[in-house]
Amino acid sequence: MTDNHPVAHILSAVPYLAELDAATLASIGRAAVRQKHDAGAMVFLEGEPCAGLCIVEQGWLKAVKISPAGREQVLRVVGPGEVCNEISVFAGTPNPATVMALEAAVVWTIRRDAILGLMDDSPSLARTITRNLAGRVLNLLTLVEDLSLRTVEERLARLLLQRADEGTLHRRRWATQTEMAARIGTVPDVLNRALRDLVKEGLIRVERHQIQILDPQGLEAKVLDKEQLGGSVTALPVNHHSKREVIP
Amino acid sequence: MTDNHPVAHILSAVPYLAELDAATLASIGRAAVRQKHDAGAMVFLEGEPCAGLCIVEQGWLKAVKISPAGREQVLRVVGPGEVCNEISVFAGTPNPATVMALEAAVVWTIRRDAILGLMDDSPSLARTITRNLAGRVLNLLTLVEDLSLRTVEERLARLLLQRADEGTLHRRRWATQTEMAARIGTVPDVLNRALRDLVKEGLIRVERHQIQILDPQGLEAKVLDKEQLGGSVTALPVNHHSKREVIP
DNA sequence: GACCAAATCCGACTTTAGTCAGGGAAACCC
DNA sequence: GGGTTTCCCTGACTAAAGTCGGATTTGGTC
Repeated sequence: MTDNHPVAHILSAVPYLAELDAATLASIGRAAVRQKHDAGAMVFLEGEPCAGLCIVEQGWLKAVKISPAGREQVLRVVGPGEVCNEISVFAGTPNPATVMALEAAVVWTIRRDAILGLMDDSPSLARTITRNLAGRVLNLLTLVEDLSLRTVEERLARLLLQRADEGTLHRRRWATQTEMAARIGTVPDVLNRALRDLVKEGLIRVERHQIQILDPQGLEAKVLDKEQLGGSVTALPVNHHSKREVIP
Repeated sequence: MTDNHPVAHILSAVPYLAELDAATLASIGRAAVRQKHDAGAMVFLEGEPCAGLCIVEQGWLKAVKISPAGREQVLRVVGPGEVCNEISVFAGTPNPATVMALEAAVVWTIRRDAILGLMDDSPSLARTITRNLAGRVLNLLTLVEDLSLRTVEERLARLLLQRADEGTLHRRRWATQTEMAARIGTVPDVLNRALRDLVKEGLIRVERHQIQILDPQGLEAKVLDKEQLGGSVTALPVNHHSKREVIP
């Protein structure tokens, strides 16, 4: 009976938990709570105590930081089968960011201690978790790189190339220009300008529910290209001196 | 004999490995290589294959992203007893960033498979690792927030408050204005201007090897304060509708 | 002490990003 | 189907960040 537990069926489709056997999944199911959220609803609020690990069954969420002035930076977008709120679970801190539903969504929340306990018993789960966390760091590293070292136009070009599927980027209902702007760290007006510029150059075509990439090479060129021609790496005093010695 | 292995003694002082017993530490020691690096030397290069987990015995390192134009963004600064290069180890990817020695440094490198193997056997090590990774994410989240939502002056004020010890921030030899600028995501000239402005307002005093904070409240005010007076959170359609149901 | 390289400092200028005010077009809801 | 809301679009303006040339100081070396 535990085997075809209705929750277990859903959880088994989550890559994050793929390593676990049916019995364990069922036990997770017993530690889980199901919740529905309407579009725009707050799922977690920054600063509130950790509610547990969150698994998305249906719909899409976004994790954001919000400035006092009301501007927001999207940190990530989370879809079906993905896991969210890991940080407060594993760091043992309050929620580090606010999570909202981009559309009507169904999520499962698993108590923190249940996950930590399972991790102790399952090395493979532990590996999955560390791999997932390291992946989160990788994403944030490129976000930092983008925000710090690239212009809005470059970030936009990268976003388009990265998320396009065979030359077209399909936009979900909630993927408005406002959302895209918050994604690459700017405001709607500026994003719109950047889009128009790319259209004017003939690199893309913007339609109602999708964006066509007409000239992938042209877009890529926007991203790379900016290097100094001289190739003189930088003004750094690069000493490559390093001595290796076996332990004494 | 394994107990007072010279490496084990050093490793036991690393919080990251504190959970492990002496025998395990000695076995790590056998999987480790010691290296010295001069100031300015490259320790890891972005894009190169993972060299293993890195533990700093002496000196300071920095992890940076470098733009094609040569501008750099500091991701973190790593000191004695701290661990570095975790991401490539646990994500199984090439180095995601370049790591350089800020001053002459001594580091130990532990083979990737050795760490992963240990993690399988030690739940407490696994927890330490996940906690550490989650901490890395937290740091990056605030960096993203800073870069995206705050001005240079606000970031500087935060850096000063955060790193000051009883009203004074002691600067190491390598903590030049160029380094501080790369830390908060700007260029030396702009940082210098921001510093001068704070001095002009009487909030800080810049001396040779330290920075005095004269008016902590004034600095804090720089950081918060920027909210709209109205208090009307944002223009978001905040529906708090969410239904909770126990599993069927 | 004299020199050299690096770090700091400074003002003027350019570029980029953000803001504002408004008009028009879909999509959505009775 | 009519009205309303939300997007989308657009140009002109403002503010912030970055760039440049060069003066000045400092630390370290011989």
